[in-house]
Amino acid sequence: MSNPISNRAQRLRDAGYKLTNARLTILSILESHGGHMTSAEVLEQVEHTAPEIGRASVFRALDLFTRLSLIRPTYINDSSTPTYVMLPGGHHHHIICTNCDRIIEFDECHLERLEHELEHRFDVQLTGHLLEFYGLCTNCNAEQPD
Amino acid sequence: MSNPISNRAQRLRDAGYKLTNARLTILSILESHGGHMTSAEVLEQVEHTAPEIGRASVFRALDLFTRLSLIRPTYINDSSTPTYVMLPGGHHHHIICTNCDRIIEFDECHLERLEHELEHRFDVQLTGHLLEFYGLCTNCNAEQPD
DNA sequence: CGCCTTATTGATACAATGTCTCAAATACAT
DNA sequence: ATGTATTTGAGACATTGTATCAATAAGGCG
Repeated sequence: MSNPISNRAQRLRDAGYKLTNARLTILSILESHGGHMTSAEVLEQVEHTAPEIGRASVFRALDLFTRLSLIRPTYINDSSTPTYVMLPGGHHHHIICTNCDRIIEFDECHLERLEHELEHRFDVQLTGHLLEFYGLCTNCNAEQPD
Repeated sequence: MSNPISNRAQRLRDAGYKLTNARLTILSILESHGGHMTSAEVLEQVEHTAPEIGRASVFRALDLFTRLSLIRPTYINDSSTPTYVMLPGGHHHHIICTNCDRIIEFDECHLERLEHELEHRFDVQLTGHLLEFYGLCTNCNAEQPD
């Protein structure tokens, strides 16, 4: 038995990185939180659940996970810190209200064909994508009738 | 005659914001640069061409332009400062190499149908979108044969 | 055209966020 | 078990973004 290695941890190992306590803990925090998390929130969680892990390691892990397309930083309400989204299955899609910063997530994107086309056209190997729409949500739209 | 007001400046005015020197200068810097610019690069340009404009006003303008979907911050190589991309026609699409941070821009996204569908489904009014693919570019792909 | 109101600005001090360095620790291949 | 290269944690530091507030300027209106 002994803790089975998560899918994402396996991807870390496959890419040649060691499965250290710091990395696994941070990955686990991200996974258990599920959705959007700012770096400040990750830091805070780490502080609570594993204070022995240093500040630098948190940023290093977030950068690493980003390079591996496990997560992706995006800018939401606050321009001083990114919000990290999980990329399960390599992708993530949401709508951001540019007035109140509400997030609406949705699933389908129908981008498989475009993805393959791009891989051929530019000779690249794609591992994920993020699609963001911007606009006004129902409430904010109503408030600004003109 | 007297400087014609740019399309984007008009959008500022239409949204009820004043066309101040600071805003027009920063907008012009973004437009003349065309592509991707980090906040540090914008600050540097401002320092050169209009040092009377304060640091705070630069960040304020970038936030405002973002709210109006004129530009959009995204994290490319460095998670500590966003890179702002122009959203001409309300959208922007690129591929980011997660190894060397090279950017490949492309135009078509075929997302009009999805955009309309989302507007109906969630009762929102969308003004723009950003589509990012992540992966390895030709060079980096070759370097990591396995 | 010049006043008036209000949004906006610039300066500066401050807060928050991310990075660097390096010796110590640890994963993991053998 | 041992060896080795990767990774870590601490904390000083650098960079990036924000708050405050009196001074300024945009633009509507008479």
